[in-house]
Amino acid sequence: MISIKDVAKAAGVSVTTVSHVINSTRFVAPQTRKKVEQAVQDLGYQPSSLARALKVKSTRTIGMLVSSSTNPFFAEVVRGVEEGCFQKGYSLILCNSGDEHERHLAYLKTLMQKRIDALVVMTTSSDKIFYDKLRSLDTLPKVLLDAELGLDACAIGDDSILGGQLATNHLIEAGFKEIGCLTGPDGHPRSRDRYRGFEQAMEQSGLELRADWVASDELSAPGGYRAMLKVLEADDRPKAVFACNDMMAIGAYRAIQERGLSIPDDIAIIGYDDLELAAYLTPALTTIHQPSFELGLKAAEILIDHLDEKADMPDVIQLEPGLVERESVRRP
Amino acid sequence: MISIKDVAKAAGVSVTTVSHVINSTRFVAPQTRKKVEQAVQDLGYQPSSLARALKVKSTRTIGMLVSSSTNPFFAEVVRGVEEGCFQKGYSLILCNSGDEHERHLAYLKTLMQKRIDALVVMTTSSDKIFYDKLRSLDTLPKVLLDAELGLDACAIGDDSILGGQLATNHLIEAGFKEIGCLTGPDGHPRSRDRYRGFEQAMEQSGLELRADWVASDELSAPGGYRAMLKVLEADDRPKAVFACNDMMAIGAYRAIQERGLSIPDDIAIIGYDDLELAAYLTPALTTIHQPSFELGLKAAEILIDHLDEKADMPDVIQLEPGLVERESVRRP
DNA sequence: TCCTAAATCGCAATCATTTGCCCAACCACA
DNA sequence: TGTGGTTGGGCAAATGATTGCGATTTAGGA
Repeated sequence: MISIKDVAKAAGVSVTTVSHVINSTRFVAPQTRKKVEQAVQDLGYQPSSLARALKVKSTRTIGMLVSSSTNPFFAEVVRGVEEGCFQKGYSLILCNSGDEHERHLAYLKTLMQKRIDALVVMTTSSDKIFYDKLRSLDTLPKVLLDAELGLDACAIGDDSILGGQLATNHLIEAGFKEIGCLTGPDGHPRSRDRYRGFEQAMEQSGLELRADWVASDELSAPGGYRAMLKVLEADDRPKAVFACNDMMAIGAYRAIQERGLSIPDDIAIIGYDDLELAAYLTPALTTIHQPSFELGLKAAEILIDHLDEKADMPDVIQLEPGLVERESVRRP
Repeated sequence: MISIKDVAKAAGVSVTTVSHVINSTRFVAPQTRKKVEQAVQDLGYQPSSLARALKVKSTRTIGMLVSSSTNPFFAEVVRGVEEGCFQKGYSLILCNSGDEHERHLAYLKTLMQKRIDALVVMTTSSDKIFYDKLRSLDTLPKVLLDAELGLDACAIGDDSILGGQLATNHLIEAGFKEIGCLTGPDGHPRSRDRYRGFEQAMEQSGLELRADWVASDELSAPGGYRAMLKVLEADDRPKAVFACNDMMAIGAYRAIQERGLSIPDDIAIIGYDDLELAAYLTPALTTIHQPSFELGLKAAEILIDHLDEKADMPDVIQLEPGLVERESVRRP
């Protein structure tokens, strides 16, 4: 690999000067500048971010810890983060933890060794040790996405309680009274909030909340399939169900249609996330929109503004969830 | 940030010794080792990968250039690459190019400056300048996924021609004679191969290939939707269609069902990729399985074996596509 | 008592940059 | 001929590791 010294030699100047023309960090006479630029061209020189980072103590890379980037919602968030990074000249190191304890810790360690400038975390787990470790990294700017609040880090997410209410109220306003819910695993803060919103909305309308009409499972298509099957076992079945995310809704579609039932005539269903996919299902999925891409983008921007402009980081940013009506719920 | 010097001082030894106990690269007396380990513990020392990389000329990170990690198929491949990296202690820098020329080049530059050890590329574009640049990086180990062969780099992918034949023959064996095809954009090598497979299979069976029954668009749900709409405009419509990937198939589902037609009774449909999702559609999608995760995993393994064990890289690896029958095609 | 080898560890150069400080040359002015 | 300011650019330390040579100590043998 050719270094700044080679360029200096080729241009007949000192490395100092080369450094200064590359970073335009002080005046250099036009002729010398030309010579240097020429040499850079000729040699195909690429400055080493490593050496630079060592000196300036900033790698211009941020790390991202995700449960599983394979979930379409997460994938869109990751894209947002990456977009934000790109725009500001940062790079993104992606880490899929699969929500495994060991991996969380292992990744955190290598990210620290790689001297990332900031961290964004989007995991569904609430692993105590991991969060303690996270907290102990007090100098590292970080934002938590889609996670528990209350850590001393910036948290960005939509108002899931509100979102849950929105979804449920939409069902209620459409005239449904017998409503079920498909929630995520117990530990997951988001789906818990959505479920709370569901409970509150039901209560406010004085509707009965039947335990055998709510089931919890993974926030995935298989999970939604299993959960829906469970509530379909009830003697009488609900006329509408709120799935805590779109992937679960897709699984639920399958379970319902497999039974020969029709959506929305036999069972209406509303999802959460508004994946791109949602509009292409049959029937098109009515759901709560979450600005996934913007969420990731925002996270990156906050972090980088903090790093580059010393802007201070907000404690928590709540995005507003919004209903998007399509075909999977209709006035009965 | 605390450095090796601090540890050395705290332990009362030289940095040399600290380095040696950390990397276990030469014998150190048990007592001294203890002291050092204690100091490392007490100070919470994390060696700087930067400084290390500068010296040993290896960052243990690989770069990945993707068109769009938001496409579920790509997302699964990315996960595979990331998994392979993790297992061998490498990190992954993820770059979404969106297939934009500028971004390709910009990313390539920063990846080089970050001194990645290897590169994996999975873009659908066939941008000449970009590929030239790629070729000029002759010392950088790289693998091309889902891409054109013929560059002097390792290429991994399934045998898409065979896959296309498989899909088409399945339709033919099921008794269909009037078959359409939804292909990707012209430049895309994979979907072109799949289409070739389609053509060959049709020809071998002496079936007519109707131009108004094939449409090309983006390899996404919206793309599939539009393409399907286009072939539905024909006076008589095909009885079966082969979609060049599952996302297109999903879009096609929508278009067909919107028309009030039934799958597979009015139109049978077969996809390509075998996304996790495919099994949860209604009807469940018959498709060609592509080992996405394994593909990414393989890419990482080849690269890392080459780096760590000096294993040499194969020119091309063809994975075998396989039919997976579900419900979207049935004997008419 | 010496000598030699084994056992343990340290010195200092090196990797590719950045940057505070200083220096040389030149010009203008008194 | 000094003096002083301006311009343009170089020296060398510092960043945090690794590693080729040695150096020092200790034990065992002659």
